[in-house]
Amino acid sequence: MSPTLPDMICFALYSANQAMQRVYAPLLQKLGLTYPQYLVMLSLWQADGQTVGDLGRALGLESNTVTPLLKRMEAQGLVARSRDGADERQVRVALTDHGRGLQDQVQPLTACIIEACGMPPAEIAELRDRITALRDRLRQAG
Amino acid sequence: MSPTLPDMICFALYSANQAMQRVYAPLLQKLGLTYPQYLVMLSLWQADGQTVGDLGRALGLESNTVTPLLKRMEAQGLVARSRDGADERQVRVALTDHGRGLQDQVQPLTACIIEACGMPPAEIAELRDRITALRDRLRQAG
DNA sequence: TGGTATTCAATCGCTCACGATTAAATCGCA
DNA sequence: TGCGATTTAATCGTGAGCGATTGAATACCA
Repeated sequence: MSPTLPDMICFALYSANQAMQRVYAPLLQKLGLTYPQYLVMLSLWQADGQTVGDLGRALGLESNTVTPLLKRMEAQGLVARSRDGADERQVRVALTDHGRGLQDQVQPLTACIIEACGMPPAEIAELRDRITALRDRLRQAG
Repeated sequence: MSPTLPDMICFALYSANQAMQRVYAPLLQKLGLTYPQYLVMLSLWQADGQTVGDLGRALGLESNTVTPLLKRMEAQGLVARSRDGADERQVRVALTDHGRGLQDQVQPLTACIIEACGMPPAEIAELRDRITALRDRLRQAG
């Protein structure tokens, strides 16, 4: 007997991530962002001018995913990409005024998500920490 | 200030799911399965002959994702698809002998994953339940 | 200094996910 | 009985994610 789908933590993560993205998607769409684009923006609002590699490390993605993602974001006027002067191998990603301006508009999102989670913020934070700890163990195993 | 990427439970889910799939992928590849295909197989091993709609509900996916997925699985000889005689709208998905036979080969996987999680099974189960509860609340909110 | 190794981003091909739409079968009800 | 509403898969186009590879810039070192 193989285990049941609902019994598996891999499916719990798969379907919870799915559900989370489905809550975010319609809210982000109003700002013209997809979910992965939102994650990139979060990272850039934190530290503007990161390289493609920096962003990849922050998101856990390789250039084969990040580069096309950033190209679409550049086409939408969210970021600008340019080779680093000191090291021409690296590409720096800078927020445009529009991209920077979106930060104010995502402010109300946080409350929506907390509401959707249906549990007190402290409990969310505790669950987040345990999920993060699991992730780090899985990364180490890989 | 927008919150930091590591502070957000959405990113915890995103990156933990990513890490889990990355542990599974090389193991499943030896069996000729992708991760979503593995989830389909788990569901079919549990109940053979489900319809496309049944599988979609089990996985939380629509036919626009499930149909091509099943077509690829059919091309690989894992399943057979056929219209239901009593209701021609529905398509029933049956395991082939090969597909059924794979169940034995995934047996050792469970131990690998528990190992990779780096925590006792009881703790995994508890975390799984909390993630599942979060997912169900998010689904209700959407 | 010259030549090799490494780093970094990009490209290609494939799978998956999803919004929107379509076509066919079935249902329900006047 | 027949016709409109609903259900069910399938299709299409786009964005992500990833294994494998490539090409250019830099680092390293004999």
